[in-house]
Amino acid sequence: MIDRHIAKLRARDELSSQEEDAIRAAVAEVRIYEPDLTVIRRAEQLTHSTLLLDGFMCRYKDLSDGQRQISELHVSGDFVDLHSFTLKYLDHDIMTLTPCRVALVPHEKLQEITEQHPHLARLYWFLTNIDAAVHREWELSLGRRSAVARIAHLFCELQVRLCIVGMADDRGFELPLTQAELAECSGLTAVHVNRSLKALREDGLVEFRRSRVELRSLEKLRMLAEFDPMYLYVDRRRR
Amino acid sequence: MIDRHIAKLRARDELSSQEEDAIRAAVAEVRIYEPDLTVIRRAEQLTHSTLLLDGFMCRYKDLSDGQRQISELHVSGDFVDLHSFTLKYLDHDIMTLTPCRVALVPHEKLQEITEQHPHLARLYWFLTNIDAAVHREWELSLGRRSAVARIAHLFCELQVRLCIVGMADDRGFELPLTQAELAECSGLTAVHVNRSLKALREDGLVEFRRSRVELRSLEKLRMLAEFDPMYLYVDRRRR
DNA sequence: CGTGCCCTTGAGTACAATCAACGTTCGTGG
DNA sequence: CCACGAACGTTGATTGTACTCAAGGGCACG
Repeated sequence: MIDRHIAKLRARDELSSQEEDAIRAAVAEVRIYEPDLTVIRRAEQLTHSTLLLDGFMCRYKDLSDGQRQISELHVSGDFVDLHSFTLKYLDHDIMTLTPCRVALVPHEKLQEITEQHPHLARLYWFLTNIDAAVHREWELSLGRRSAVARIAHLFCELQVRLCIVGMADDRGFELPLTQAELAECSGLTAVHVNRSLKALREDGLVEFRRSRVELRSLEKLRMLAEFDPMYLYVDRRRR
Repeated sequence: MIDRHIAKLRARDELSSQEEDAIRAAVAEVRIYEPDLTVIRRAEQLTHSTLLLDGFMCRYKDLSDGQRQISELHVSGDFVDLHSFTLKYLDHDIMTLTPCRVALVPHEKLQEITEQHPHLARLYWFLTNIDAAVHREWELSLGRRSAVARIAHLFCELQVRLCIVGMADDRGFELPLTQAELAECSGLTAVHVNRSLKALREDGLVEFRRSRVELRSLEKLRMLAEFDPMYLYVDRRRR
């Protein structure tokens, strides 16, 4: 059930079977959510963290005029609010983008895990630090990359992250988002995302149609985006 | 010596004297750095974390054409690379913006602290999560706020963070950065930062001259920026 | 088979970038 | 003490990327 989460961890470090058991034992409940549902609200007191099993979710903030900025996309296997374990409440909202299946992990269980498995504690701390690394890369995109490069970079990132959980390969992956949602990720308008996708398509780099990203030339796409996956820390080493 | 760091922690949680002692005992060495010096390089293996005692530093990434994006500013009392404890190497560079005095804390000491002081371990985990919260707020600025609002928001953030360590009040604070460096924070060009500062000055909100931010109307500035300090988690509660 | 959501395209606009020149400040050395 | 130079700041003119507004098309679902 939480195999994709285990795969995400094992892509970064070794995990003993005891540690794996401890994680599996921490799941209290499984829930199904509708698409377009704000599951966690800013400033709300939280007593558990949410592990995304299936579907796509995101973190976002918005301004008073309704403009929205998505700060990270979540895929299967991601803890969408592991940081709530230490923060107790979040500075942002979290919503589903598609129908989702999630597992709830009470903070008490996380507390037990971190006390009884110090290595696992560091590993989870490490996971929240990867989130921060993703935020930094997005800051670079939002601040300095062109519209086309922002979208290219986003596709490159998702390709690597989805590969880890067996949901992408070199040819492409499912991505059930609208162009408006891509715009909210990339700090653009939906219209401009549409034009940028057209440019990427016409240059033979990537096609985005019917909820699927078709990679025509992953190498050229990475070059255009100046994508270097090192910020995702996909290397097995002792953490 | 590390009083500002202690103040930063105490603004978020209670700290026992044993915990304080453990932190003080962790400092191995104090160093002085020149301004404009890249102290930590991307991908470099790290064995200690750097605590900023005095001065201003920043995290940044740049693109091949030389464009740079600063992803966070660091002030006195900040651990500039606490995340290197779990990451082992960073995805970004860290440089000084002014002359700086720093304390080095070996990762072994951090390991001891986290093993012997579980509460302190969570508190340091929490600190890295605040960094991520700052990154998210900057993503919102970079993606959705206007040029003027980005700069206004940056000043508001720094005012709160510097207040915590006693280096700002309601009237202003020292900020020894160039307009070009503000541009690298806000995803703008130096020329446009200059024009935006002029607009802020002429509207009577804030003046930035000779390394100092003079707050003419903090309330209006916060309104313009839609600044809400909650993302900085300045509330004392059990972490 | 209509209705609504999403995608696409065009025309006009605006905000920020670029290019360029000039002003100011400050440190340094004659 | 003043002259010079470099770095930083300021302003104007022009360009360009992305936004806005608007209309039409495709597709899925009831």
